[in-house]
Amino acid sequence: MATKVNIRDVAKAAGVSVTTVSHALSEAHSSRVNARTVEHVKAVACDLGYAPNRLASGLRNQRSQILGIVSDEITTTPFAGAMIQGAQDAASEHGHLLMVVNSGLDNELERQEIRALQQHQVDGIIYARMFNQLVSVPEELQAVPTIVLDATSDNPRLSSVVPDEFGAGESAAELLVSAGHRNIAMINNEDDIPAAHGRLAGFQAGLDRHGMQLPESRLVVAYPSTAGGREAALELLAGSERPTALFCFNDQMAMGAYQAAGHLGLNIPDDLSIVGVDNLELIADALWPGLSTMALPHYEMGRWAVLKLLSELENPGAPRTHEKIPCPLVERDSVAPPRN
Amino acid sequence: MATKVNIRDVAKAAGVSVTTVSHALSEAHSSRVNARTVEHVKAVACDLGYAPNRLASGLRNQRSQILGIVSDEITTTPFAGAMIQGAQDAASEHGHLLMVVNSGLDNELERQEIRALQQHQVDGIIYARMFNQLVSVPEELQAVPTIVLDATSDNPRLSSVVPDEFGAGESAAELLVSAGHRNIAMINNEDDIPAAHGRLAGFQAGLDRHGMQLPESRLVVAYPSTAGGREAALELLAGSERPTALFCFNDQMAMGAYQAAGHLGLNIPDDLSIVGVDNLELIADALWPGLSTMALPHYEMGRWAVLKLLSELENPGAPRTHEKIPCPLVERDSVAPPRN
DNA sequence: GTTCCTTTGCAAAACGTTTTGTATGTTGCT
DNA sequence: AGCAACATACAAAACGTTTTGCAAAGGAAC
Repeated sequence: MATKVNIRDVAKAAGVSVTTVSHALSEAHSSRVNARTVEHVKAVACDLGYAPNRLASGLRNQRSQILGIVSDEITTTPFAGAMIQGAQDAASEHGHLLMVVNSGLDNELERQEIRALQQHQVDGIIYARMFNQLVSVPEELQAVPTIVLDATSDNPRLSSVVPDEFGAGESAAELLVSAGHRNIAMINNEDDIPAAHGRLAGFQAGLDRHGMQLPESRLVVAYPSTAGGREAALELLAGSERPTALFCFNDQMAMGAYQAAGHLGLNIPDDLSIVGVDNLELIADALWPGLSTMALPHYEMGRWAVLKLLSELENPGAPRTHEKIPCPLVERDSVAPPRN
Repeated sequence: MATKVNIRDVAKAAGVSVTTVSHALSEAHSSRVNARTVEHVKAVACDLGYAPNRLASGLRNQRSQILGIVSDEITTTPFAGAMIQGAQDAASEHGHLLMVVNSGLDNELERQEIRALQQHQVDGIIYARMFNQLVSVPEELQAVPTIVLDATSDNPRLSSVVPDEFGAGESAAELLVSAGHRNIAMINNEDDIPAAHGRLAGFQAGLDRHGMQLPESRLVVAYPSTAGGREAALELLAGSERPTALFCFNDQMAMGAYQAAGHLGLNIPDDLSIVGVDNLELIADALWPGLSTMALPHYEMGRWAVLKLLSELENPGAPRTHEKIPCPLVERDSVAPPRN
């Protein structure tokens, strides 16, 4: 029981050569051996509990069946789990395993980890970030097929996948307008990042389609935390012509808006409707009432990245693509028609 | 540039045999070769950008330098990140890589993933759960050194690590009592799990040490969500003799207690002090005022699991141990002396 | 009865390491 | 000078696969 059974043991037990065993189990080459023999070999292999050593086959085939995923700050954000799960599911469906490595913000460490992955002969690497940004990937990645996940590379020869930030903003506008709101404000992230620009542009476009616009006085930017959202909301809600609906850059800021509303004695959603982005279950579900929010498609992006990587491995000439994945609305109870 | 350089190339370029190269680079065996030669070989290897193929050395050494970690529900909880990070940091410090696999609740899939890990010849496996529980590990794990993480195995021959639930309860009691509270209540998880029992017992012990106790009327159990905490808190705070401090099973329930307090017009911390467990940054930091809470040591548990696994690999006879890691208090602003 | 396929199976080489055992010189000692 | 002891380097085997090329056996066609 203790010692592992290898292909030679199977061959001996089945009374054939290792070649035959290999062919019999190989699916692709099983035509080279008699159907009866195939059955027999399979039975014996199963009996013995044979499992091929993928180190050996990887060595022989120059194909480890391992994908690396390098990410930053897996700890501080709850998004990592979904991305990894999506990647892992896709990998597993195609007989691959995932090696995860996260190096925080230490660049030198990151390169070291990447080299470690390469030593293990990973077939490809997914370079993941925890929020949509422009990155320049470490040069060691030039030696390996690479996909950029939740970021865009300055090197256009790397395929990448990001959330459709613009679409998220658009849908949020659509939701609020169609609920009847005419007096709408937005609390945006003060950072100069694609998510901030994209969501704002989409939101404006969505309003514009209904002949509305976002006056400057209705747009406040802040640090993207609960406290930031709270302060911004207090500012917006203090004015005389109080907005009846708020689109917040993310769920944490939306939570801050809830706090501001509570502080001012405003009822959500009757006095104030709120929409967030992220669909952080921990927050959106916990708020009272539940927060309607645009879900960031981390799971799907993880899947997409692996699928794309595998397809580029299969066919190295495949064109590189840059995908935007839609952010579906998750409706809870924070949006209602304006009081009137 | 495209093609990989192997040990043979280095040997050729350095004008020595592969044996010599191997020994020269091996640290342990470098005494078998002239110091000058070692330098020369190293220089040539570096020049050529040589990186050893760990598939090959794993095959030869019967040691892949890969650890597997199988977990459940990495998606739905934000704890996974910290555990994986801890495990990965420790692994990386010792020249190992981590293969992550998560199978949700699908048992059959889980076994399949474990077999996949075994085919890749992982040196050991960490069987992780997302909350402290009693598990019986899949039988395929008997073939591989295994550590149980954030759970206890029914098989005592498997080392395991869990949070010190009892200590967390105790510290919470200590904190509230020493702030001057005498009228304290607890909202516990209704589930029959070690965390619920441990935290309650520890809390009682902590009160007991100061000659206090937790009357039955001051203990409410509920579903461990924000809504559950909210309902429970409303119930506790409705009574005439209102408690001045609340110990909540976790941060989500604590958030519910905040909502209840807000609803009743109670000020935190002046009218009501609250302590949680988990230190979910996303919640504890976002609440207003910040929530003081006992941190669950996921990062440390992940580290411990890998370190222990490596030590058992090094020395297979090492005694199995069952570790409890302390839950440090993270102070924010939700605890104050009782009014008056 | 010879030739020529086809089917079925096997031996051997290769993937890139590590390690054991051995060969060659070199030094030190008597 | 002779011999042991040592320092240094190498050849070869092994880890467990996969695949190429070849051999043997069995039929079919002439």
